[in-house]
Amino acid sequence: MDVNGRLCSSATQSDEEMDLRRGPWTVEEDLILINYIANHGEGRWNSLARYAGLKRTGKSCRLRWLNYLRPDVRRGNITLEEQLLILELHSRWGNRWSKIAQHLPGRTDNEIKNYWRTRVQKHAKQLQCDVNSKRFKDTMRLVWMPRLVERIQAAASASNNSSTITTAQHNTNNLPNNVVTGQILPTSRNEDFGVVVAQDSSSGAAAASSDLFGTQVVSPPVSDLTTDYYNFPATNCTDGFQSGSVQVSYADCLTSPTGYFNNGLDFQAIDQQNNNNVWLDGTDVSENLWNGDDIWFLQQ
DNA sequence: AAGGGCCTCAACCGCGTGACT
DNA sequence: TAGTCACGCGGTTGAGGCCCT
Repeated sequence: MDVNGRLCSSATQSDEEMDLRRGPWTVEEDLILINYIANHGEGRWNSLARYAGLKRTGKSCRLRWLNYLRPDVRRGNITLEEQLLILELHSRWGNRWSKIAQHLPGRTDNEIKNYWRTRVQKHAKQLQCDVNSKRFKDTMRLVWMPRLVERIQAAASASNNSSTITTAQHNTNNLPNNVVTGQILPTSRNEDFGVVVAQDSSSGAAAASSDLFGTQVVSPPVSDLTTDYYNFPATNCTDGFQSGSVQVSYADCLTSPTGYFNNGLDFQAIDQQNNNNVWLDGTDVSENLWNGDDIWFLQQ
């Protein structure tokens, strides 16, 4: 049993004896921790907690620092690009949250894990299939991820030509035989929602869009796509990412992990009902849209 | 306005592993 | 080699906020 286990094995007694605090951190505690680390650095968390005068376990201090107080922690919604990367990396590594987090600068394993559980697993449940099942993984890989790509490209188009509403074109070259792109989304939806640019040309603000499953997301400028998240140094791409140069293009990165995505991949876009995800009749379009298509796919 | 249900996410827990003695 | 300590990871929990009725 390790130190934590030992603490836990007599947690009540130890906590009472040492007057250890649990639960949410106060501002004062945060400041103490920040100041202590600023002066002494990280590490040796148990002694750090003791010397800093925090009535917390070292474990608690470490978690608070790494997941919340660290200056480079990236706050805010998971972007479309990050969603895609999470799906992609999870398909390869499973629940290796810390490993996945290493490829999402500023995101913590805890945050990614929470995202997966609250968003992805929820939809697996709605589809009545296990999140680890082949069916769900196929749906993710062949339906959801292409849609994300498509939406990201739509956002890119929007930023490049913000006054134009573009209709994305199919590229069926590398699709499996059993996937018919024309059926991924019913035509009527395409006609109605084609690729609807979420970004307002006059505002220059980040595009507000729904995430993969319809949750509202504020996407960063599209430049993030090829500069931040896929700008892996070659040495960091030893596990499958193709990185012939330091600057890895988005499409290039999509090519290698599953071998599925290809350059120029361009599916029909899904809706970008940018403000409230409300379909024309007032129902929640995102849930219906995804579930309908996903059910369709699962039936194939 | 109230309350009940749902969702999110910060925090905790248990366990595995590596370093050190 | 065994015991101890420290750290990190993945799973789980629960408080609080939000939404719907």
